[in-house]
Amino acid sequence: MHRGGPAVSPDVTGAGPRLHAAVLAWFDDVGRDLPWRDPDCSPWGVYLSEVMSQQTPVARVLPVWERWLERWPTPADLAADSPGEAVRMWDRLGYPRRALRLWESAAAMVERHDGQVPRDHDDLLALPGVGPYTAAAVASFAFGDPRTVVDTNVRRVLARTVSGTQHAAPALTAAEMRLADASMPADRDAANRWNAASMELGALVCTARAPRCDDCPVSHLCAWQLAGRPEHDGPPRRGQAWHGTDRQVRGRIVQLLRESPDPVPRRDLDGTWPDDPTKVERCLAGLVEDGLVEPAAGGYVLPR
DNA sequence: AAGCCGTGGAT
DNA sequence: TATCCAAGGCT
Repeated sequence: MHRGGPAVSPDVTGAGPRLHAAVLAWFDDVGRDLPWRDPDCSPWGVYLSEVMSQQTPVARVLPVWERWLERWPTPADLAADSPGEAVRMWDRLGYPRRALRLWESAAAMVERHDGQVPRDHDDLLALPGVGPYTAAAVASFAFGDPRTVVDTNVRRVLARTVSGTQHAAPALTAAEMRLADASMPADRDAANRWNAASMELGALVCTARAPRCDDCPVSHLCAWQLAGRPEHDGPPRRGQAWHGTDRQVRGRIVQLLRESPDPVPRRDLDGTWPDDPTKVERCLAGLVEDGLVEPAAGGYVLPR
């Protein structure tokens, strides 16, 4: 947490301890008993939960996580199966390339880390599909190494409580990273709990759309609250288009292959976007390029 | 370093 | 119905 750079804000030093105490107490009280928070959960279980939760709500992750751990209790079990089965078991969590990278990372654990989830932060970061968030989260939650975990929840909680703005910046900035580092409790155990607790506060109370400030344990010291909860001021935040995009068509193609035990004939894929066969062709080529789909006798399949 | 990459619930 | 948004990562 002491990474150099200028002091972030006088408020952090002043409100920090009170912020920590209130959020940690709240977390002990109402934090969810998610199975990967069980002290007996394996690092592999924590690792799976973090990758599955990238851009996917916890409620949808839970049943898939249970099935994965039952079928593949260790990285070696997954690596011994086919990547296509990983994509199939991924079901509808979205962004199926994450399943592919999970399989690749399991293979890397077998090759380089004796079949274990690596404890070292840099080793974690080197795994496919693992970026700054996931590496820090696994280090902290699976191994008690208090790296600064910065996800969309933490960013929003700090933007409001400390910076006094409704939303965090569109993309993670260096200033935000410094703020998150400076906001970490000094005590190792408290830091690890803070990582989970600040995420949980953002997920349950300090939400993006309709924050439940009446139920917030730190509303009394929240800079945004004290400023009268000013509306976002700046360029409009842009959502991503969906209808008619390659993403939509790619999703339909992969869904068909997931649900079929046999190769899916090329002509059946045209139904995923009847208006424009060239779009289907382009998306299919992209999926093959990405390793999510393979040509086979009689059509296309998930990678074997 | 913006834009791409799925899916479905909530409002 | 349309829009927002969810424990990001990669190029």
